[in-house]
Amino acid sequence: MAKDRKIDLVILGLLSHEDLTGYDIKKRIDGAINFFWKGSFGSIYPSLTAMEGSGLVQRLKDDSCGGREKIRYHITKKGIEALRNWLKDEQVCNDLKYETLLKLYFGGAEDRNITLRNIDIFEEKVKADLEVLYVYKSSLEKELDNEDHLYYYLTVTFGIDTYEAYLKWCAKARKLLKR
Amino acid sequence: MAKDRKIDLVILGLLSHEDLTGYDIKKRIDGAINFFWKGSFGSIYPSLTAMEGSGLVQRLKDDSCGGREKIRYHITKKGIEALRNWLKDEQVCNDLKYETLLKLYFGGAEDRNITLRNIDIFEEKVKADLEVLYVYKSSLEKELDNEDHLYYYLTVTFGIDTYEAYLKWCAKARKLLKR
DNA sequence: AAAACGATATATCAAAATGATACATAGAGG
DNA sequence: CCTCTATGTATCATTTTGATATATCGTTTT
Repeated sequence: MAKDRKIDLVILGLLSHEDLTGYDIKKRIDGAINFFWKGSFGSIYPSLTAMEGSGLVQRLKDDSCGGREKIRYHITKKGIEALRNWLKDEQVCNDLKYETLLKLYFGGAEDRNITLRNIDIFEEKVKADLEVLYVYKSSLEKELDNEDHLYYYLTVTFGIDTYEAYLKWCAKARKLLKR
Repeated sequence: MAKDRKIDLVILGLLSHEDLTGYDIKKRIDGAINFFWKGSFGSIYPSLTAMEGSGLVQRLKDDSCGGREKIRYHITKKGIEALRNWLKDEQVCNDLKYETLLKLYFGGAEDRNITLRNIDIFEEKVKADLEVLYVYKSSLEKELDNEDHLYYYLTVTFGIDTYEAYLKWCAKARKLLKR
């Protein structure tokens, strides 16, 4: 199978803004990006090693003065090129796994109250996430003239719009199930 | 790491309605379920073998009269129990990977027209999927008194509601990017 | 009648991702 | 001084993907 490590593009995208260590990258992914992409150390470190080998990123000299090792990576011209080619590639794969919907779909195997409870659990999580997204939004919309902030803003409003649709659906579903 | 094969639950859910072969299971997953869960042969066959070993499913006698081998599986009492325990488990993991949003987030690395094109591609796919969902919906709402159909209907309306929210967002995003 | 083709059916493999764990240092608070 | 949390790199078993191999069946084309 051909090379298809999606995590590479996440890392290249992050490195296109600033030099980062593997640990930094993990923190970035666990932040705002976490709403639409995940990544673990188990994929980040091997990806960095592989991309160094193929010349997409380069290891910077250890600038830490203490004893703790710290490997900062810098994106190369070739890395920028790979990132831009991916952006231009018209094939996209949006891979969604909603365990909530899976449980809903097979809800008939249990009592209806279990399904109602699962909808409650989903709703709670959505509401909590929405609070975070609202904070991101009001922070970002202050500086939409910044190109990057505009893109971040759009991903946030995508989240808000879909999460608000989730909440409306929850209310409708509950009503139908309680009839 | 503890046992955590999510594909097991998909298979158990499907087998709780009817006896199926691995190939049948793949077809079911590629149908309506595909909107919220995916599964490949490479996970289905090993899962069936493992679940037979742990007594969650059992292999039925080969009822095919010809020479082609065909292995039908039946869910056991233990399997039903596992399915119901999963439904009652309050921990859910909705794992969403939107490559579209990833490209949007890193859009600054390329021309703005690339981002606009990527939004168009996303919108086309969403519209096509919505057509399918509308057909499912009108077919299912004729018999909502059937318990199972009610659950299927709810997963379909979830899809419709979120996909319609996607479309509204596309329009807004385009407007903002073209300003 | 033969050939070609697509659907049916099981199975395996390399590559990728997850989630956990291991190990070690730095800094802050009690 | 000790404990706890954050920082930092790395690896491992397990799971999943997507591709490929192999073979039969039924239908359509030549």
